Amino acid sequence: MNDSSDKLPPMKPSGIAARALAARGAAPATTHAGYLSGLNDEQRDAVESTEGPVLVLAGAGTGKTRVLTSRIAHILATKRAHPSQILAVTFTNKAAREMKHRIGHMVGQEVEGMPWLGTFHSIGVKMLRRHAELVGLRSNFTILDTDDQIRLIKQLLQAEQLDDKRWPAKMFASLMDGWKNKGLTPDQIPQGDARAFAEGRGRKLYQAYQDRLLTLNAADFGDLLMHPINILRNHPDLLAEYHRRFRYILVDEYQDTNIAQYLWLRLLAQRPAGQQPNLCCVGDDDQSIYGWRGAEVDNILRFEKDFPGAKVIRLERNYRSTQHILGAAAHLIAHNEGRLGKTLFTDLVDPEHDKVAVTNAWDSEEEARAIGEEIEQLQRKGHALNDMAILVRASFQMRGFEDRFVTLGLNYRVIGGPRFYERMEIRDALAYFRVTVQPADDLAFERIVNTPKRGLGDVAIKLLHEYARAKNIPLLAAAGELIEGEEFKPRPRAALAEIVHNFRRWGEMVTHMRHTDLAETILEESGYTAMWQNDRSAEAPGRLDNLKELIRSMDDYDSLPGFLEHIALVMDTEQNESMDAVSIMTLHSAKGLEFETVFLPGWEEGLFPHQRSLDEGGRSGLEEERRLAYVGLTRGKKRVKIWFVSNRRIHGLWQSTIPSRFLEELPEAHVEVAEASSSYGGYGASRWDQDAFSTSSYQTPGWKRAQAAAQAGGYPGGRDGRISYGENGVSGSNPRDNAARRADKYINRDGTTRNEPATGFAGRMNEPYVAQASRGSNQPPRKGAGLYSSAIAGGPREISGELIAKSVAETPSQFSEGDRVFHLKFGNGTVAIVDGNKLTVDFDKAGQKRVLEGFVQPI
DNA sequence: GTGAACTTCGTTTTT
DNA sequence: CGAAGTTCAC
Repeated sequence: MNDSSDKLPPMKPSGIAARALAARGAAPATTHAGYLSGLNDEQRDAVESTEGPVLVLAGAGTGKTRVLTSRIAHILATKRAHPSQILAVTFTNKAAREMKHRIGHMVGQEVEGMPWLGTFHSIGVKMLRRHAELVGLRSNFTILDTDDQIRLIKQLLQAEQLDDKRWPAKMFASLMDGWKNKGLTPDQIPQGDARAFAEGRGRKLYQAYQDRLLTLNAADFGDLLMHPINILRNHPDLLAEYHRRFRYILVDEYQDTNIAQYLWLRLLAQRPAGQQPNLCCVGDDDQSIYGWRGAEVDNILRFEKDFPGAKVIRLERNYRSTQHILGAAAHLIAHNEGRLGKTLFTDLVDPEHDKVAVTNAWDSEEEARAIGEEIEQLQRKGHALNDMAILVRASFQMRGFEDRFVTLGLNYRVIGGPRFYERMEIRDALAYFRVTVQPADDLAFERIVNTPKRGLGDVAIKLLHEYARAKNIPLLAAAGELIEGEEFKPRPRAALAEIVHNFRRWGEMVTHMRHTDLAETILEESGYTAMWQNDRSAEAPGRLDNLKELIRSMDDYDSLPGFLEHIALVMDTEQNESMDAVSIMTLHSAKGLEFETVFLPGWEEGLFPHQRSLDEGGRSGLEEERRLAYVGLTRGKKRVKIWFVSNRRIHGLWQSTIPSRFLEELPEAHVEVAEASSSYGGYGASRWDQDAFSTSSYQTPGWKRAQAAAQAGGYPGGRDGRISYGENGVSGSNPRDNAARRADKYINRDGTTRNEPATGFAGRMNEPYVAQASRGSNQPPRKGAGLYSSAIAGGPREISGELIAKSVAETPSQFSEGDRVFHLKFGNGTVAIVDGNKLTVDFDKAGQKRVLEGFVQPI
């Protein structure tokens, strides 16, 4: 358990990136040619196969980034190309930064000279600024953020007199996003899509939106790729120029590319017949988790067809995880179809290594307590908190952990969440700067005309709009003219006049004042700083800090316009990684990271796999969820601890839950089903514990709320968290005796077998797959109330060697068809179908429902 | 035009 | 249950 390699590295790493770097076994690369040493055969092959199309299938932890950076270093060192002749694209700024940094290390200096290493978007902007006039923009166009975008759409919808309840702006935004992800201009969208929104006005609105962007001299994120695609398509001379320029093209995370990105790449990688591009795409189809935002796994699956004769290199030697972790992950992901197929292996085999642990907790609070306890135990053994992470499926899960860690005084850090630039105060401040630099930036102007409150509401804005539209001038200019007239009442007119004059003054200062000072002046004189100073809310001080931080960060740029240009794309800021803290984040944001110990809570049906993925994505939705699970598992280096709870509060109501099907897909050989720490009282008592049953008020009338709240407050495990659950928690019965008893297997349409009826999961909208009976309680069922007291449900397995089969005794249900039963919420009914511990009951009044048998009594 | 009551709805997120 | 957005009375 406590193997020596667990000890802290001699040098204290400063951050996640640094740790990741060190951990990937990056050779010191002190000499300039050192980039080749320490590579395994496949990695070396990937680095040296510089000519022609190459697809590198890099499994988790196989040194993907290392290959990419070494390859670039190799191209440079062998003088195959100048830095400016290499196009290297990533998805995130972080990845781009890390690559720059590491190449710099290898080559011996910072690679300032790689102008075309960056994100799809930053490279798109670069191209677009060069040729902006070809699509009707000026090269100083603004990049809209999502807020601006929504506001603009709202205006358009209003102009169309559309009911914004029925046709929300956000819906149209995501629709348009989808089109742009596919590289479709308004005239190219399919007929069906065009009709989909607002009774056939989709296309027209899209066109109107694009027109409006042009007049605003603005582009949204989708345009940053759309426009370049159209430019390259329509201007062969330019395309040829880029073909000559980019002698080598590299793409990171190819499995995440969407259609637009694919089209863009394909244009750039196009070569005359008989020639092949020097294109290297690196990715892992098993880690494709962004299908929901337009990523096409198909791009990577199709690579060999797109580029006949492509060389495919598999990186399967894993340098990160123990054999148990890899074994579990491999077995799980094998349940997906349509993979390119890789099997990770490692030499890290040690009988001392922990198996992947699966543990059950009664409810989410106990889950947080138990994980907190485990973290403290590890900490006492000398493990750094920085080496531990909790990876959740959905961000609402984070809260429980945060609450728990606060009471424990355990340092934690939430990764993800609203990013710095997305915060309201930052966007407001930026809007002030934008208008200062570009008085025609209507969207920015609108954002802050009445922030802080100046008494300029809808009426005033509307007037401004009408005037501006009539004269075809920007809003600020319209304001400038209107304050001379009598259109406004005195008070709004004065307010408007002040803004107009302020912006004029600030605009003049841009040239002779230091930009950081000017920024401070603007926020000061506009009353924006004062607004937060007078705000008594808890967040206000933090917001002021953020504003300070914003101004401080402007120091890194040499002018206000320069700063704004950058901030639109590179808007993330570093987290303070100096303190030792447990990381809490979603599985999505964990991709690419690694930790000694990884906790994976919440493996329950409905949450993980998420019900919505199942409902909306069907089989492929499930497979993407499975890939997420795979990503989660493969983040762990030494220890992976999976948890699932029997009861979870969803939308404020306690619901009993069923273990994730992914648990059943784990191999027995690498996984152990752990008992929850004894201090939590072990597993539940008999399901028929009368007291427990009657106290778990599944249906609490409104008048009982206060009472319930009081009970909840006294619910064991408050501050201390070490209290056992008391009388209900003790029982002589073996926890597993209460396992779900599923006898029958069900055959899916695809021929695989499952232990659940397929209908339980598919086709049910907006309703997590939980026992009906358990819904409607605002109090957690007490432990021992006996739902899913077992560690894991299971039955005979089809795939051999999978988890649990042996650990659960098969007990037939005590009910059979035709039995009369009573249910607290639904009343009396007749059992129609018995499915293990799940019953389908025809209730006399409530109709047919599926319930867990623990919730009904025989009558 | 603004704050307070009321309704709605509930993944994942980068740029 | 709680956040976010919306409506409604001053």
